[in-house]
Amino acid sequence: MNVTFNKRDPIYLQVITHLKKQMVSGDLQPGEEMPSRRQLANQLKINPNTVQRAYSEMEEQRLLFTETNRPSRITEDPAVLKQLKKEWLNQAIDRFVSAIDPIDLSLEDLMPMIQEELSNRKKDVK
Amino acid sequence: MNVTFNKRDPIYLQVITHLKKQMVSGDLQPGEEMPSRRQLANQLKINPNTVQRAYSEMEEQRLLFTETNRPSRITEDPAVLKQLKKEWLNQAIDRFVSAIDPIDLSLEDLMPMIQEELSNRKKDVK
DNA sequence: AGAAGTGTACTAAGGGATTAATACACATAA
DNA sequence: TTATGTGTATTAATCCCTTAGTACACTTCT
Repeated sequence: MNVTFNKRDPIYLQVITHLKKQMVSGDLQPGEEMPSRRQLANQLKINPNTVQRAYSEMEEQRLLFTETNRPSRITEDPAVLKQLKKEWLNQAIDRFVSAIDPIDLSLEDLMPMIQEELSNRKKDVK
Repeated sequence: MNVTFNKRDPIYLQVITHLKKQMVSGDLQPGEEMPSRRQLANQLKINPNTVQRAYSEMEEQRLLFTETNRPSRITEDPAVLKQLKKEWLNQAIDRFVSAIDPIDLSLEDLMPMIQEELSNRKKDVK
């Protein structure tokens, strides 16, 4: 778990976003055990209460579940995961469309730029 | 000037984003006179200082310029405007690519969804 | 049994950013 | 001149997030 936090947004929200992203990609699998609050806090150099804030909000959204005094785990409910992926996709598209709306370029003009950026990513990852 | 503010991000940043967007689209033309701090504040039901904060930051970025005790105006420097458009576009693409990265769909699969969302926009606007 | 590690809960304090209130100098127009 | 409207500057107040320190019950493992 590697994250670089920006100073603008609340850390607990950035943690949530990062975890959601990993759930969408499949890096985090259903039923998988999460690091404990204290572990993750230590790893990210943040306060355990901040992790607690992130985890508990994700519990409310059913993305995580916790059995008493056991580390939280990723939801095993397919419907919840499906809904998460759906929302993630919708948000990506909504924001993109809203952003390019004022630009005087057609989607066709944009395609190659997106393609290039996508291939740049893959290079960096490997 | 119609904006709905979210509660999370600072208002002055949302104002800046909105004004930049209008500059990118051409709704705001070079040399055009902006509403005064007080006028805009009144119109948006926010504090004049918040508008001042937005305007002065845009001045630092050369997007606006102000002659003493006169309403600010849109930059007339083509290079500045061009740079703005470039950054706006890059940001849109970066964010989009980052968002769809974890999704298990190809860009080709996404295209029709984007197209549909784009046409929905046009309908709502007219 | 004992120790270490869980999640959970509560309170307190601070820190930084944002918003708000006010005042001032100057330009413009009536 | 007078009044109104500019931008600008300074100060105060407010809000939310973060950090910090404890405490407690329970599970797991040694």
